[in-house]
Amino acid sequence: MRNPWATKMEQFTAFTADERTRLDTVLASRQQAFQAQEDIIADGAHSDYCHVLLTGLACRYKILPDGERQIMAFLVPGDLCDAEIFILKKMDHAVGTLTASTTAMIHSSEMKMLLREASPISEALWWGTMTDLGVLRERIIDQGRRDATERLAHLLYEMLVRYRVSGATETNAIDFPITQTDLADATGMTPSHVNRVLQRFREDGLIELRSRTLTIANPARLKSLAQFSAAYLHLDRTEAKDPAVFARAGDLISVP
Amino acid sequence: MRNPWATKMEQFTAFTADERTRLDTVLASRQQAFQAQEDIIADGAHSDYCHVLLTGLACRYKILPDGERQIMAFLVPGDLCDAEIFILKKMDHAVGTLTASTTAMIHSSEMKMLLREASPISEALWWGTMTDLGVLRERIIDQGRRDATERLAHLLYEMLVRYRVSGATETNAIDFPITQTDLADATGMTPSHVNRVLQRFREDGLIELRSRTLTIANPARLKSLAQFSAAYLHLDRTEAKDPAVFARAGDLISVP
DNA sequence: CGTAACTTTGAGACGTATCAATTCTTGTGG
DNA sequence: CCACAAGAATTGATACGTCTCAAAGTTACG
Repeated sequence: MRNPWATKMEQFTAFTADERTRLDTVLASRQQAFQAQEDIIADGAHSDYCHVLLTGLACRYKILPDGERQIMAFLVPGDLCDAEIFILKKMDHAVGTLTASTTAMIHSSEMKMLLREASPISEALWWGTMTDLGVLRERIIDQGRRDATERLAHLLYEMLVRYRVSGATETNAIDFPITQTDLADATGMTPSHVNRVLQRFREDGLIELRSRTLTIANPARLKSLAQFSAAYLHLDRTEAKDPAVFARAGDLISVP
Repeated sequence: MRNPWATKMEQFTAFTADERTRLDTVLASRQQAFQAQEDIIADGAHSDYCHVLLTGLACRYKILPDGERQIMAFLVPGDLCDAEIFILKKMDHAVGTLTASTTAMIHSSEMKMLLREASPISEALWWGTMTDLGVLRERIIDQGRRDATERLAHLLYEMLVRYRVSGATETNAIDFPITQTDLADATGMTPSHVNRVLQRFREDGLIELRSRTLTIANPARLKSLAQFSAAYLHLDRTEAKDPAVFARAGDLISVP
């Protein structure tokens, strides 16, 4: 079985064969399939299981009192959907799919065991949580101090990096089922304005985007336009140029 | 010794006398004093110690390439400044003081021990981390889907709640050394505009703000203006109306 | 008691929202 | 395999929130 969760964590640390087996076992025990636009876990819900996204694309979001939706993060295979549920009484936001997806379910008790061991696995779980914090902080910077163009550029570039890291692509093209309305809800923009900015990107030869495929035609210029620096992703082994890992995303995150 | 860290975590769980003693010991072993406008830990730095803010006021921030500053969070006594440092190679942002402050230093090895125990302390540490994630997500909602007025109202109200929870005040007045420039850097606004919005708040009788003291004159209206809901703070014991704890902040966070 | 930091005020410019209408895609059932 | 429906992308004209930049007040503090 492909194990994107282990693959993701291996950005941070190397696992022994035993540890990989352990992670494979944990993921295999119980899985769940979702259609597009379905909640993996609803706002305010509780569950005894954490979900790891195995395939598909999901997002964290919240519906505000006035009906508007704010997307706080996109989730790609290997991401933990609701790590907090093992410790908190209920979710303070929802996680929903954008496309048909599958998840692996991990029981809270199993999760607590993994976290309490003095092992690379528990360290990798902490790393994942700390990285999530970094990603959220970067999004705050996006929305506080970058204009619409920079925000969108940053989001597109980050998605490419994360797809590369997760092994979902080896080129500069990614499957991109995210609609312009989704992008608007994630960046705090209007769908119309998202559209106009994307068109400018196309005119300027930065990207191609059609039929659910996004191609970053000029990664270097998009990166500098976005003021992108990969530090907040804490891809330690990639930065250290671990051969197996660096090959996947090194060209995108190199420090200028 | 006053232990705001333990006080904060007791929002989530009750500690035995032994556990309180343990936390007191951890905090007492090594402390550090800072002046106003000084970095507790710099962007890109590494340290073998985590810092817990004991007194004063600090913020997480990042300086962008163009020199602008984005404040991502304010830290009050009891908050962990740099939990990530025990696992990550370096900080992806800085933590600096706004006023003269003191911190307690916790060695990485001690931190790892606390986290690995099957104890209320390790659960409370996870709770703190998960709550930080929630606060950051709320800030993303602020900046993505709320206008300047709502953003500022939300920030002021949240500060009042956090001061109450930490035991720093029992009224609707708090010490508020945060300048309008700081508020601008935190909310993604211009200092001029912060000023104009604050004046409106004063005219409308929502707040009083002078000589470093903020008084929320009309908490109920400010709360509804901000669309504030305390769910993201996960104050479990407060919601459960634990008498000792609920008394401190219950009136501010009650569900409408 | 002077000076630096902070707050306040003003007028004009600009980015982005609004809202409505149109065109293009995509998936689906006949 | 085509036609249609539903969703998604595109376009346009106007309105509004917030920024910009500059200058004048005010406050705090050594």
